[in-house]
Amino acid sequence: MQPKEILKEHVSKTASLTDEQFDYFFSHFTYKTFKKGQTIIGEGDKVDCEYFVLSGYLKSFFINDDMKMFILQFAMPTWWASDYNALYSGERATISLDCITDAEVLCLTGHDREKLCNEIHASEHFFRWRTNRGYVAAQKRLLSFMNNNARHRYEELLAQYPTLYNVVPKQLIASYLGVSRETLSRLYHS
Amino acid sequence: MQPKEILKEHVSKTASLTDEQFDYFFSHFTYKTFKKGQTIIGEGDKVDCEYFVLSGYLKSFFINDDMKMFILQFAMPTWWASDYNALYSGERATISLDCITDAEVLCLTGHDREKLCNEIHASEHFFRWRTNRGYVAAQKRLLSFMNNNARHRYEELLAQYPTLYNVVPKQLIASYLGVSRETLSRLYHS
DNA sequence: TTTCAATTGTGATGTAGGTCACATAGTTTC
DNA sequence: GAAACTATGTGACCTACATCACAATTGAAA
Repeated sequence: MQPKEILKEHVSKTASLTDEQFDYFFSHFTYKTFKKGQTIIGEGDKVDCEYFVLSGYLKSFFINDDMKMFILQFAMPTWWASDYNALYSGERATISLDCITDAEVLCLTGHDREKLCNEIHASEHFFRWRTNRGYVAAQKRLLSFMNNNARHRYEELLAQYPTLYNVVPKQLIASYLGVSRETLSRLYHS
Repeated sequence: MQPKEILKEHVSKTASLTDEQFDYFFSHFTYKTFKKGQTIIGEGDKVDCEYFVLSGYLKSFFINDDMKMFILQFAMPTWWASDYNALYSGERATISLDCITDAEVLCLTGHDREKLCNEIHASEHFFRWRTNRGYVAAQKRLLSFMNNNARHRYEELLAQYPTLYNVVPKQLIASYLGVSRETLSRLYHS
């Protein structure tokens, strides 16, 4: 399937744009490819895009003072990723984004997103709903952190994204769950 | 200050509505008052409103199988609160909402929010930005959970919302931080 | 195929924070 | 103002998970 069709199918699930509107909408996106391990957003970068994943897996993550990594999100096809705090506030990136596998993405600048939201009411509707789902998901994950232990969170993650298990190194899954890789290893070997 | 002015000042920070548009916008809100301890949304309820706080403090929270409470959010004046998952999906409430102090709120039904978003582009813009900020805040809190210990999170919370310390029982602060009240007590007595 | 690096497994030990039990304040209620 | 709650403090002990050290395995490179 072509990038344009993938995005169109995705957007049309929450917003009704006419064909001409969608053509215009799509014209603001830039196609890019990245290799496994490549950095898309590095700490301290100026952030001016968000990324729609066409193929491959990305991760967005934070590195603390002890060089420990925490994964905020695995981004898979039809997911969006960026350092949204930096993108909206204009601050430098504290969240990094890189490629777990080779990946194809569509880039949209923050400027163009706002322009599209102004010009096409339906596109603002789309972005409102997208963020909405993200907000609800973040709240759920927060609750899961407070409520559940590591094993529970691990099972939850695999139930929700079975494909991750094969694609993503266990270390990264541990970083997502907020436990050490040793603990994760012990979890599923007992 | 009047409810209408409070909301107008709040909305105008992110969206430009004409006076007539705002009058129309405001006409969809219902003013309500609640007493300290009163439940606004209870577990299992049908959720059809979100609430804009004019005065007082609310808390949104989740109770797990062991009857342990986890606080998702303290809502203070000019904040919004609801069980957004339930409100958007139509499912029954899993998140409850009640009053820490006497409170005045403005209620907006989910139906009216969507109606307003359709009819007034600027109001969709407002709700997109509001949710945006919520999303970024939820992500930050998630990172803080993974990265910081209880003491650090406690200091972070007090630095951000100094007024909470006087208004909110320590038990609730513990529930927000995701620690036991005993642990919280030990934190600031040493 | 050999080599070197990255990933994963596993034991020993440390620690933050949980749980239980009970004491001590404060606050409503009658 | 006594009684009855509700919110807090504090000790003793427990548990999930972290950390460190090193072994084993897998994978990529040459």
